[in-house]
Amino acid sequence: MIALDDTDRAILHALAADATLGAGALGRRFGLSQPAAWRRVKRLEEAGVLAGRRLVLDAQALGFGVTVFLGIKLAIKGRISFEDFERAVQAIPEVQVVQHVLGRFDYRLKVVARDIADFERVLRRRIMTLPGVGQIEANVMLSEERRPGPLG
Amino acid sequence: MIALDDTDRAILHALAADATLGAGALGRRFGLSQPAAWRRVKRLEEAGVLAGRRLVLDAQALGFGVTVFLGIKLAIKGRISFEDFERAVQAIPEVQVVQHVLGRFDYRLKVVARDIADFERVLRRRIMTLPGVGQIEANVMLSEERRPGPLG
DNA sequence: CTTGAAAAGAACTGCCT
DNA sequence: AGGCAGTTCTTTTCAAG
Repeated sequence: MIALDDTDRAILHALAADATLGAGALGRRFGLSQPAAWRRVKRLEEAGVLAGRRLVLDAQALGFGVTVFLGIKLAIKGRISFEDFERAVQAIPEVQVVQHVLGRFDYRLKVVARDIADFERVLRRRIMTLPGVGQIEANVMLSEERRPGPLG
Repeated sequence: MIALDDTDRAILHALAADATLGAGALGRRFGLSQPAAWRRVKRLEEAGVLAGRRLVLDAQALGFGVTVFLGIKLAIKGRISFEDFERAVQAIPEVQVVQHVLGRFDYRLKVVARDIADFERVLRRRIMTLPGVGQIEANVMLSEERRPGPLG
């Protein structure tokens, strides 16, 4: 865990909005020289706070208009069940996120499909046939908004 | 909606793993010249498929060790209820993602907190006081894995 | 689609305050 | 910590085949 000052937070905030900003642009924005801004970004990367940069793909533009969140409860629990489930779920390309959780469910999956008919196919042929699956609950996503989150 | 060939998919796949790759590196990897790879990336951006690049922040390294998913059902429904809820939830910095969903819940929230005690504070003072909140269900995240997802 | 070239900018280094 | 100067690499945009 690293100590962040206001400038670090400002840099993270700016990068959270646009990860393509370089050290020069950041420096100009916050009154630092290019090397100074660069050193701060590098320090944040090395501290592990800035863990990387990920693509934002528009599923809609790719033809995947349906996003569904699934809560899954395993029928049988135990180390083997979790490992079997996790291995099998990785083979389903429509599953974008696998979250191991504690609570009423054991796993939460974010699944994309071309349309509802396509989602039904994925659900019946891929999800419901996963090893150890017990109860399944679905929430269809209407819209999503991301926020920067607390920064230290 | 745009037509993607195998090379486009390969580029998106490589960028999904590491969004910092430039046109030069992509070209070398897939047997294209640097300008050819650059034009493809630009085309994907202009088509809206490649919607941007986002930071990956390590909440753990920032001191936020607890991530909880909340399913929230509103007690009262209607246009005003949704607008009120969405406006109020935006003011909570610990809420990183707000998903409007269809199903047993109306909203799903991804919430980060420093620890369980901090989460209890957020839940009781911020979440449970949101306008119109009915039923709340929580799942504590143990681990998360992201996968590239289907690319066309 | 390619190559080549040129301009601009970004990344990185070393030294100094 | 920050700045300045300088080198090197990449990106971006040409022109031409």
